[in-house]
This record gives sequence, structure tokens and C-alpha cells, in this order.
Amino acid sequence: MNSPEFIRTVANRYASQLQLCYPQNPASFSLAKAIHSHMIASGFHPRGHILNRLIDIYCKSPRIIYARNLFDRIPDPDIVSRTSLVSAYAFSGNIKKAAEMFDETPLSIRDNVFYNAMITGYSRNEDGHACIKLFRQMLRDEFRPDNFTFTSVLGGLALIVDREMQCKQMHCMVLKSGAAFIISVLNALVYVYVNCALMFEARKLFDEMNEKDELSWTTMVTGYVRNEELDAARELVDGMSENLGVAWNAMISGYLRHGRYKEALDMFRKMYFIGIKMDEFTYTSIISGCAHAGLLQLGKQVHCYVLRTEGKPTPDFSLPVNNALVTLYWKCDKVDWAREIFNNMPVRDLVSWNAILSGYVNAGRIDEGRSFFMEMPERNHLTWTVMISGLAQHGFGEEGLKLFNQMKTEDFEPCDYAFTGAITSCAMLGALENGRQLHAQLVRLGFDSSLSAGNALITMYARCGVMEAANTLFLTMPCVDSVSWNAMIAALGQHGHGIQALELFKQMLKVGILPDRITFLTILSACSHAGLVREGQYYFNSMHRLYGIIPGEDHYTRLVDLLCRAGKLLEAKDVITSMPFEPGAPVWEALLAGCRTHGNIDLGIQAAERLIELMPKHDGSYVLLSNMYATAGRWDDVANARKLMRDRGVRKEPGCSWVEVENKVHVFLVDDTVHPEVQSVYNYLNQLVIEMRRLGYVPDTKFVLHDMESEQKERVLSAHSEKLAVAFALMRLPRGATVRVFKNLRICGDCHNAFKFMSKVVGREIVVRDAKRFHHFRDCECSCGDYW
DNA sequence: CTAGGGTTAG
Repeated sequence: MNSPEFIRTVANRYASQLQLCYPQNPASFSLAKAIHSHMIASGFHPRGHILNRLIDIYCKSPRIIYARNLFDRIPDPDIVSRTSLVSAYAFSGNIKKAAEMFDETPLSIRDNVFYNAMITGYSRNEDGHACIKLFRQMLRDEFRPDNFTFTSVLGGLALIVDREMQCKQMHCMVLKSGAAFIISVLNALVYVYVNCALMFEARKLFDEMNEKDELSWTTMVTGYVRNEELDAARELVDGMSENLGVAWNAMISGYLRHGRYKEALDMFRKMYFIGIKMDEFTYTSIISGCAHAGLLQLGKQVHCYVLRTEGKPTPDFSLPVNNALVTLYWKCDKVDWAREIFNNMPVRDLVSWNAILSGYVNAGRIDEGRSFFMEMPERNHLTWTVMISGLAQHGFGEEGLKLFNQMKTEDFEPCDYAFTGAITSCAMLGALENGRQLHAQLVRLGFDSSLSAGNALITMYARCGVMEAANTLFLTMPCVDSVSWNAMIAALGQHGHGIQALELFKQMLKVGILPDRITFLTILSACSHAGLVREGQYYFNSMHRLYGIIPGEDHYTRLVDLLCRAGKLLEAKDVITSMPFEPGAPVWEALLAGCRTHGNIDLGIQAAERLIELMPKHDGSYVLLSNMYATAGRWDDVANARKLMRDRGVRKEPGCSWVEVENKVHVFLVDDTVHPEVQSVYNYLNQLVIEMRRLGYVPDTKFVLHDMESEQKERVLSAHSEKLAVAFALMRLPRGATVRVFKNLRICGDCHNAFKFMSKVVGREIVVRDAKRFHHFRDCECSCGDYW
């Protein structure tokens, strides 16, 4: 009944229907399924090119399995259907299946296209070696490579860096094959040279090309950019007759990566004036550049421009742009703006979540950061790193370490950045043993050349009081940067080695590392701790003159602190009145502290009043004020200050000290009754005091800030948290081991005196890190020389 | 062929 004629007509109809299923048509898969089921319903058995066509469409759909099912029912599948499947498997990343299909295809039916499909597959799966191997096989099997072969095998070769010989061989082969006049082949060859960083050869080939297309230009420009030859790239772009957005984008991002913000912004402006079409790449780059350089105003302008210019952006467009905006705003201290962008995003991905998480965490809004962390639909190692470092830096060292361990059990092997966060936690906590263990793990995992981890380790050792280890690390790190130098200078400063800190600074200049604003903060602090007033003033004055760094409020605060400690209170007052900012709380705090040390009650009261005005909820100002009254014996005023504090609901941060013993951190509060061994600590302390008195120790009761009987005062003194922690450590650490104790506030004057005698009595070194600096007590002396 | 998220120093 069905004549061959009729079948042919039906087949032609199906064939023309299947023509509608081309890859760009989003409906092609469902359309093909519909046509296919019509075939089944009407009893039509597709063969030959119609069958191949159907297989090909399924191959390019998300359901390769449909294609495979059809394929498996063909008794003798031809090379066309095989080629479709090989491409499909390779394209979807299933390179093993592709290779299987390839291998089981008899040599007799293979053709060029078939080899090309497999080579392209390898190159798509980033296996350059397999590309070349198959290319050689193809030559052995006596097939002639064509343009497509060269293009894809060159693409594969480009994946293998630094293969100069192979590049040259390939070049020769291209020349011999006569494919040298085909642009796509030459472009691929240029790309290979670029990828092997053979820029001279790449450029030579590029210049010799008779004809160039857009890809030729972009390959050359981006090649220069990727090989860090920005100026060569720029020259090429400036000489381009047509304006290719991609090349401009590459330029901009290249400039940004090298911190050449000005040139990047100039290109961006030029793009605008010439009228070169900008795309999402342009916007994201430039916004991200603004974020890094802290250019809020410009970033906002670009944001507005994007909103005006791009009517209804697709998710592909808006997602990266919005991600860059989130980062821009939080880096410019506008976390709430960042949040608004984040909230209004039609689609978000992991990058968006990580960006907003960083924003909250960096702003110290840890509670909100935590809840973002918990809510996140997925996390990666970056998520963990952000959270761990954020916790460490905002005083949640223990939680940071906990998270670091949790990360190991839950998700990924920590990378060196995650280690960096954990090490910072140890630095904050003073957990030396824990830090040492992390260091050991780092070495074992081969991360010991990591710059960030190394820098964190310098700080960790320094902040745990082990200067030698910090110094050795600094000297043996395979490479160091300005952060390392800053860390080391800061370490010396905190330990009171002002002269050495300045020496190191000079050495830093000598090796050609430019100081930044942080360098100057650290050297000003170093001078302040060591009483190097003239030096500090000199460097303060030189920072702008010699290095173009404009002193910020924080630098002025250090200068005021430097003068105040040295008793030059009036000079400090002059700095405050002449500085180009409205003096903020830190400046007044420094002045107040100086007034207290040098007993200038009048100026001190002025400072304290300003401070309390600025920060009515800040405990420090009330405490300093009342301490000052107490020093002068004005107990009524002490009471008044304390009452004011109580009335305003301000609570004094309780003194708290801790010490690591046998890998465990033991915490002591003032007048502690919580620690399980506190009674024996008190007993031991009393014994020590008896021996200390024999050497001349007299408790200095002027550090007791309440009015009471002197005997009672002495009891209060001996209950200070730092004394308890030191005594505990002396009891429990191995004989002769250095004691390292940490305190959240500044050390008390009597404790400072007591530890000198104590170090003599027990013949051991006692190291105390307080809120500001280190004190090393040894043989009745302190490293600070009583200047603190 | 070009873009978006991290770290260390005070």
C-alpha cells in the first residue's frame, strides 16, 4: 500500500520539518521529539540522512541518551552519526565515552571530519597532549589535515605551555600543508605562540599575515596583555583602524590588574567619547577597578550610566555587573548600599553571596555575616576563608579556629588563605602551640612558600612573643612583599625595639620597596613605644614630602600619642588644633592617656569631656577619667565619673588575662573565682610575694582605683588577672620555660613592677602582651624601660 | 578573546 514514491514524499516532509531544528532554535529539542513521535505513530522508520539528522539534533540537546538509543539500533552506523556522538560526548565533558566511540570505529570508514571531532573534543577538555597524540595518529593513518584540523590541534597545543619546539614544528607543518593563507589557521598559530609566551614569534607571524580579521587583532592584543606587555598592547590598540571592544576590554583589565588605574580610567573615558560599544565586560572591569582603588564617586557614576544605557539587561549581563557593584559599595564602606544591590538582584550566584558576606564580615558586622553564612545555598573554599578571617580579625579567634576545623570535616581541604585566617586567629589568641602546629601542617602540605600565610605567621610569632621565630621566618621566606616588611617593623615596634624598627625601615627603602600608609603607622607607633620623639616627628613630616602619602587621622593620632607619652602635652595640643581634621575620639584618647601618665589633670579633664561627648557609650573614657581622679586622690570625682557611667548604662570591660598551657588556653578574670585551680594559684602567689618583698617589692596601692584601707588595697592588687595568669603559668609550665601571658587591657602599674621582681625570684623570663605592646621581664627589668 | 567573589601588615 505504501509505495516507494509515497514513502519518499513522507520522508521529504520529515526532512524539511527537521530543518527547523537548528542549534540556535531553543525549541529544537522538543520539536524534534514531536517529529520523532509522529514518525513512530505513523510507522515510519527513519533511515539514512534523516536518522542521522535526528541523532545529531538529540546529540546537541541535553539528552544525548536519546541519540544513543537510536544509534544502538542501527545495525551498521555510518561515520556521520558516529561523528555526531563523538562530538556530543566530548562536548558534554564525557571524554571517555567519546574516545570509546572513536576507537571502535573501523579505520576503513573514518574520515577527516571524524578525526577533527575527536581532536576538538580533546582540546575542549583541555587535554593538549591527547590532541597532539591523535594528530600524529591521524598523520600515521594517512589522513590529510585540513584547516579545521590545524585550528583545533593548535588550540590543543596552546594548552601546553612552553613547548617552543613543538610550536615551531607545527608552524612548519602549516607552511608545508599550504594552509598558511587561511586566517583561522594563522590565528590559531599566533595564539599558540602567545600561550607559550613567545611574543616575538607571535608578532612576527601577525605582521606577516596578508589579511587579518577581528580575531587576529584581539588574539595579539590580549596576548600582549596576558604576557604583561601592556605598553606593546596599547601601541597595537592605538594603531587599530577599527575599534574592537574586546581589545579595549582586555587593555582595561590588564591595566587594572597591574594597579595602573589612571590609564584604565583614561581608556574607559576614551571609549565613551569615541563611542565604542561597551558591554558587561567593560562595566564589570571598570567597577571592580573603582572598588580596588576606592573610587566611590566614579563607581557610582558608572553605575548610573549602566542603568541609563542598558534598558532591560539579561541575567548574563546583570549578574557580573551587580556582583562588581556589591563589592564596590562594601569596599567603600557602604555595606547597606551593597545589601540593596544584592537584595534587588534578579539572579544571584555564589560570587554574589561571597561578595555580600565579605561586606558584612569586613565591616565587623559579624552577627549578620554569620547568618549570611548559615543561609547560603552553597559554599566554596572562599566562603570559608572569608568567614574564618573575618572572625579572626574581629576578636573571635576561637570561633575562627573552630570553623577552620569544621571546614576540613565538611567541605574542602583548606587552601593557604584559609590557613592564613586560622593563623591570624592564633595570633589574636596568643595560641602559640596551635599556631606552631598550623605552621607545621603548612610545611607538610607544601604551602610554606605562601606569601599571605608567611606574613600571618610573622605576626603570629611576634604577637605570641617569640621574636626570634618571627625574624627567622622573615629572613627565610622565599619572597616577601611590603606587607611582610610592615609586619616585621610592627613586631619590633610592639616589642619596644624602636631603633631596630627604624633600621629595618631604612633597609626596606634600600632594597627598593616603597613604604605605604601602614608602614608609617607602624614606625610612628614604634617611635612612640621607644620614646623616639625626634625621629617620629621627622618621619611624620617626611611621609608626604618624600613619599607623597598624605597623613590621615590615624597618623595624627600616632603623632599625638608619641608626643603625649614623652610628656610634650602642649605640643600635642598644638598638633590637635592645627590638624586638618576635626579631631576624633582616638586623638582625644591619646591625649587623655598622656595627661594621665604625666598628671596633667586640667588638660586631661578637657580631653575626657570631649571624648565622652563623642563616644558616650565607650567605657575607656570614663575609666581613664576616673583613673586620673584616682591618681590625684580625688575620690569624689572618681565616684561621680563612675556614677555618670552607670547612669548611661556603660559597662567597664572587665580585665581579663589568659595563657596557653599544654595546648589549652586558660582564662583569668579580675578577682577570679571561676578557674578550677584558682585557690592554689592564690596560695602560690602569696608565697611569691613574700620572696619578692625580700628583694624590695612594695605593692603600689595608687593603682587601686577605689577608696579603701591599704591592706584591703593590697588584696585587690594581688587579684589582678595578669598576676593570676602569670602565677598559674609559673606553676604549670615546665621548669625554666618562658611565661607568655596576654591581657585585653593595658597592664597595671603595680603588676608591671611586681613581674620584675617575680622574674628575678623564679629566674625565668615573663612576657606580657597587653592591649598596646609587649613587656619582657627578665632579671628585675622590663624591656620597655618603664616607658609605656 | 575580555568580566564579577578572598588573604597578610596598623
